[in-house]
Amino acid sequence: MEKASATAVFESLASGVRLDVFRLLVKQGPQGLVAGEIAATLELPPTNLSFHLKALTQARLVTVEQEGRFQRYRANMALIPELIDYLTAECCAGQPLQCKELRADTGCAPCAPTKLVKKRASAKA
Amino acid sequence: MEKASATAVFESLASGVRLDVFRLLVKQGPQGLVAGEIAATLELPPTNLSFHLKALTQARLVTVEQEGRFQRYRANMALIPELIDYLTAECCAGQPLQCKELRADTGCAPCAPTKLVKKRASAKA
DNA sequence: TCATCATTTCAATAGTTGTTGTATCATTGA
DNA sequence: TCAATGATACAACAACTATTGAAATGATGA
Repeated sequence: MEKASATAVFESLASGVRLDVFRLLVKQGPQGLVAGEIAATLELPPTNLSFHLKALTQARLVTVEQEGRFQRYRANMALIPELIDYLTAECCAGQPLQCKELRADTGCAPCAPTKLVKKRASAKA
Repeated sequence: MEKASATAVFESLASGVRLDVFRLLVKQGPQGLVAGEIAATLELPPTNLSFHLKALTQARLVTVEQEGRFQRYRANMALIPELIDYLTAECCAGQPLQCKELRADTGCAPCAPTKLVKKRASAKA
């Protein structure tokens, strides 16, 4: 992931409305929701929701698929580990012992630098 | 984690400058850096860096410790899994099969709803 | 075709954020 | 004590973001 993508993602989630939308879609799972359902659930005016959905889509945090005259939105979970990977790249300058200590109880990311996502072993060199 | 904390964290990382600062501190490990070193590394005017460090500190993404007349900053790695936990709470309404599918290859968070942080008790089934 | 519905685009406005220089505070060493 | 240095607080301004209503777009079914 590049810096521009990462900041786009964080910018997206920096808004309470977009955070609510994203979490609602995560909760909903692969089924997703159409825009009107999101608007109804979160009690947002359609224009406002559309504004935020556009930002989320551009940041690739959600995907959108047309379904007749509806737009179905889904959370893009795959982006999250990419993000963590970017955040913690080269952690502790690649010194596992220090790294372990620093990460303490994170319980999430393994300590190897930039190797959080198994399939994308190509990230760094 | 509460919504206000989560948005504060995302707001913090939404700025390119703060993202650079945080990643630099992650890279630096437990040793951290004093403000002047950060400013020199990233070539930022002190006032500007101070502004961003304040935001990062308030969001709890970094810790600060006085060291004589220096301020030493360190990345707070423990916050990251909390964040992931918040983002993916109740994912797929707690239905593991769907959830697995949606998460695809995230490789990071176990699927159990809102239990990502606890000492990785069930090291990835 | 037309009316209807779901959603987005546009334009205006209020509020917020980032950057900078100057001034200030706090710690150090003489 | 003083001067020097590291860092932050303040004020001003430019740039950006969020919200809203009205208008436009695009799909559907009669």
